[in-house]
Amino acid sequence: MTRNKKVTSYDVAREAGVSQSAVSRVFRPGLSVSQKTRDKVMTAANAMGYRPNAIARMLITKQSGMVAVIVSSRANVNYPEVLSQVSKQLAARNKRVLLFTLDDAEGLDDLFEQIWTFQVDGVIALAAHFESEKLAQFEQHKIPVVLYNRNVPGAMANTVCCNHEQGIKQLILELEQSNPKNYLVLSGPKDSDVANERREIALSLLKQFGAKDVSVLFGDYSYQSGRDCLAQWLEKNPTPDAVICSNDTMAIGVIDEARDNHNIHIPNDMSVVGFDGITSSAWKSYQITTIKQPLEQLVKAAIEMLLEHIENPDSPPESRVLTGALIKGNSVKRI
Amino acid sequence: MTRNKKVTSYDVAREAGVSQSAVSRVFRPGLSVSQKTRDKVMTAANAMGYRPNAIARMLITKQSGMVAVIVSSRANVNYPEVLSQVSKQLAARNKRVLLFTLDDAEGLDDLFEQIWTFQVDGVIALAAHFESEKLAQFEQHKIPVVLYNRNVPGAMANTVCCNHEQGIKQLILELEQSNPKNYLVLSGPKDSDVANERREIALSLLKQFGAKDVSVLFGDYSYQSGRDCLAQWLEKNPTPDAVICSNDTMAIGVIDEARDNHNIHIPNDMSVVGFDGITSSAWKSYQITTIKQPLEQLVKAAIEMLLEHIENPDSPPESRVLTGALIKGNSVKRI
DNA sequence: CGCAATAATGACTTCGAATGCAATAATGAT
DNA sequence: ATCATTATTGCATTCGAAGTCATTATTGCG
Repeated sequence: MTRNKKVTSYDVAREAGVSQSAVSRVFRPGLSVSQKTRDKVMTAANAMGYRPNAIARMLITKQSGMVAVIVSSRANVNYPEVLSQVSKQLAARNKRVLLFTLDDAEGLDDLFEQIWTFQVDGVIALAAHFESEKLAQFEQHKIPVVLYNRNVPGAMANTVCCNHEQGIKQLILELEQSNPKNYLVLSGPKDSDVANERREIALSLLKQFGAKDVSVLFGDYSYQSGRDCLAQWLEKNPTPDAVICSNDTMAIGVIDEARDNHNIHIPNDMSVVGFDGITSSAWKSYQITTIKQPLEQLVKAAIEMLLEHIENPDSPPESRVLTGALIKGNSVKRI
Repeated sequence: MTRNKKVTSYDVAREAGVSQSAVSRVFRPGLSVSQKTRDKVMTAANAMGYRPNAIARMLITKQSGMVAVIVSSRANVNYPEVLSQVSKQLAARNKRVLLFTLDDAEGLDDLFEQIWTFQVDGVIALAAHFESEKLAQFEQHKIPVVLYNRNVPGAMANTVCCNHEQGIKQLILELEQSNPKNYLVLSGPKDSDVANERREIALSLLKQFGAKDVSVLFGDYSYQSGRDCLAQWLEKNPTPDAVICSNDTMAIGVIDEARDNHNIHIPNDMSVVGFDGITSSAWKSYQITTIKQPLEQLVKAAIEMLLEHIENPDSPPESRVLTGALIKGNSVKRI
């Protein structure tokens, strides 16, 4: 019978005729308890519907068993999947996710307050932008952090990231096969670190490849911005041979706009590549050539790294870069 | 200067020359503290980098300030958006989200254990299937629950749900305009409550409308299952006049399959409707006629309801049904 | 200026489990 | 059977903030 009032270890102890310490020991793994006591306690506990109070445990052990996951609202379409993976993999390690959503830099101080007060064991930040000053705060509070999909070169931070350079290079190699005369680079927003990185890498690689006619436009990662940017570009310019989009969603927008309003045929009139490998990039109507991020491995790496630093707070910062897979779709002109 | 070791209210009290109680009062809103004391405490607290320990607070106040959000892995594409909304709106009410992902019925007992031990203030379940026996457990533990997008007729449960009946009726009205000779209903998986509800409503309404030739196929809510179901159907049957899909994702699959492998023209040869109003349903290549779920309002309702029941545990169960908006796309034949 | 009413303060207890330590029981060796 | 080990057990304390209550400082008002 489950009682109405909360059952504590003292209640169970009384019922089982043992001390509160005994009850506590039964519910902690690996402690010395005789089989007899264990049975008495378990019987009483089950009868009374007792569950140890995690809050009290956290207070005394100074381990909350919670990991703060910060999701920027700018997070890309993959993040739900990432989030679900994170939650699952942490659950397997007996930790839970305390979720925080970050809208803008405004809420940052407030968010940090929350994180300190909740004494989380660690933090995973999904594509959020932190000044290194913020990172230093984590250091001070001795809370391990892993930045997901953000490379902070030279910074003392744990990062897990998809290899943008290698991915974009593969995409450009695909595009180069048909010798495009000119390139349009459709970047994500200027205040996104990932967007900036992808754009700069693309520009620098294009230069290496000897591409001369390269233009840049800025979208905001959304479908509509893909459409708008292309429309705006075509007002004053001819159809570009190749469009490099900083994510798949914009690539989809570009393709729809091209077909819908400008009668441009993909890939013969114009090649388009994306990045991320979101589900819809593979849909028949788009079939985008893109780089698929190795989500599961990225998450796995992030979590391993975090746990390592939780268990061993002095281990040095680490960066892991994983390689994405080139998905050959049907959005790039073949020769 | 932020000290390395954790700063407690006692440390601040000593530094500020006041009692620990005083420090506590300063950090609780609306308590009687003189300006002088407040200043002394705040100065010391800031200098030492003190933040109240939320864990200790939870223990004494018996309010964790956390709401468990259970996301079924079967959750539809909207859920990231929902989750983000939930997190934001709860944050505004000074509560945080403890995230749990539910893979299958297997993990359910374990999940419940977690929920009891963490003493959450309430639970929001996104599209998860709970037996009423499970719901009773929440009752026993006195933890308020709100079921999102799940209608449990007759059950003593708080539910927030989109009006499926009204939405599907509107969709059928759209379809009826071109007098389809036959209908194909593409249902979601049999073990999904929402899928079953949508299918049964569609069938019952079609009967009311006098439709005679109605067939049912079962998919799993995925793009690929939309494609597969249509392909399989067309092996032995002629092109249906109208396809009612239980969600937008399958509708997209159906459209792609029709165009790609069967040279069926949408909407002239075949009308397709979806449900949910996911982002991609509005993309130019699909432009599905669908019902857009009022996400923000649904979430708002769910949270209001939950908070009401947290504050007033004896308020009776409530069900709110919100109406979705008909999106007239371009996937239904006009006369 | 005096007294009542109110505001501010600190000492002490509480929440519920975990743990160091000392006491006791069980086991083994001789 | 005796003593040394080792395994169990319970007592008392701890974690850090919040709240109760009695005490002291302030304020208002006649």
